[in-house]
Amino acid sequence: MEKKSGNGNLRKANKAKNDEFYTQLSDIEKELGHYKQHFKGKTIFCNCDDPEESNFWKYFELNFEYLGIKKLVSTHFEDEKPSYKLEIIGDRNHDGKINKLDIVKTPLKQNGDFRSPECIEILKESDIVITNPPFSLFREYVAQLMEYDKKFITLGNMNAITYKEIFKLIKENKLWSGYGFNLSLVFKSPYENSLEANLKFCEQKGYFGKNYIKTPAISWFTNLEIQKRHEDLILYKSYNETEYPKYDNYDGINVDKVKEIPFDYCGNIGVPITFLGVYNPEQFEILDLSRYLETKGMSQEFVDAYYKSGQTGAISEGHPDLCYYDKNNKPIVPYMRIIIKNKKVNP
DNA sequence: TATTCTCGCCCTTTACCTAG
DNA sequence: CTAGGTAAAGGGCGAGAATA
Repeated sequence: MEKKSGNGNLRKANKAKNDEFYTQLSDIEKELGHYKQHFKGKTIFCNCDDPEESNFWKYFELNFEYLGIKKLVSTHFEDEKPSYKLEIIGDRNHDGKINKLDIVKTPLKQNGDFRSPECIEILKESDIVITNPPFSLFREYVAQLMEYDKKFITLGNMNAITYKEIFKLIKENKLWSGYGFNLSLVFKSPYENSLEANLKFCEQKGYFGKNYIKTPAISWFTNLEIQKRHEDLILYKSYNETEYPKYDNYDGINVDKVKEIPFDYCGNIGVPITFLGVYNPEQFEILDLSRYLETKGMSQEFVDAYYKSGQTGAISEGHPDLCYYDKNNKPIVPYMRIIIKNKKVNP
């Protein structure tokens, strides 16, 4: 079977250092509908935007009065020339409604990069920053939000969870998953989609044409209070040694599916990273990510058994990844795990 | 009514890339 | 060349539809 990666679309985007992906209005509505109470009287800044094209801008323009927004600002990015900003402050022409006529366009001296001093000045004046940033700059983007202590709602790749800096923020409860987590979203983009199955998916969603690209593993991230973050994950399985093997090189048990976290285990538990989508800090504590964990390292015995079983991963004695023997005694090196503890179980 | 099928959504992890 | 990092494809599953 053809096993060639279909990552062509993103690779192209990555090479061109130009991740222009326009989020669909329906996807924005689905997420932002959960944050209504946060917008009243606030200055909203979309700092990675093409306001002519952006549905973030459109969403807030359309809902300006309904949400009771104080001010809407958006900056546009140009590669190498001065750009501009758009603002809506209120019913400028006093015609009783907020619409295009109330938009004020002002030239910028710089190119509208979210890191430019000019944009940082606007950032300082803003309350909530909302956009779909270039994923290749996700780290920098979030770092800047933290530096200026801003509230935000942003899109990112689910795997950003595993970036060292981002994981640290998650652990410290300074950033969490929004409602939409691990989604496959269709974006409009300047890049041509050359993948047949991908195009088909877009068409099924009602987006026709080569400039629509389905991108999997997309998540919303925020530091605004949302109800979801306070809802307990309902647990229905009780702990037993067969189904939840202990790691061979670390004091903790392995869980392959988030829903199957045992409700009665008080020690350390390794879960897939999709756990973040249901994380409630009142229910669980996040301790670590397996990538950054100091395990005892794999034993020679485990490594031998692993290769004897026909597996071909690159491991050797002392390898730091988690490992265990499953119920059939097969040596397993699981994918990345978040190490958690159930706060509601007493030792 | 029982069984199979389909389709979409959710969840997991593997293949590729690059820096050292 | 290797190890670590990262991006998105693939697998699984369940609800509802279709079929026996």
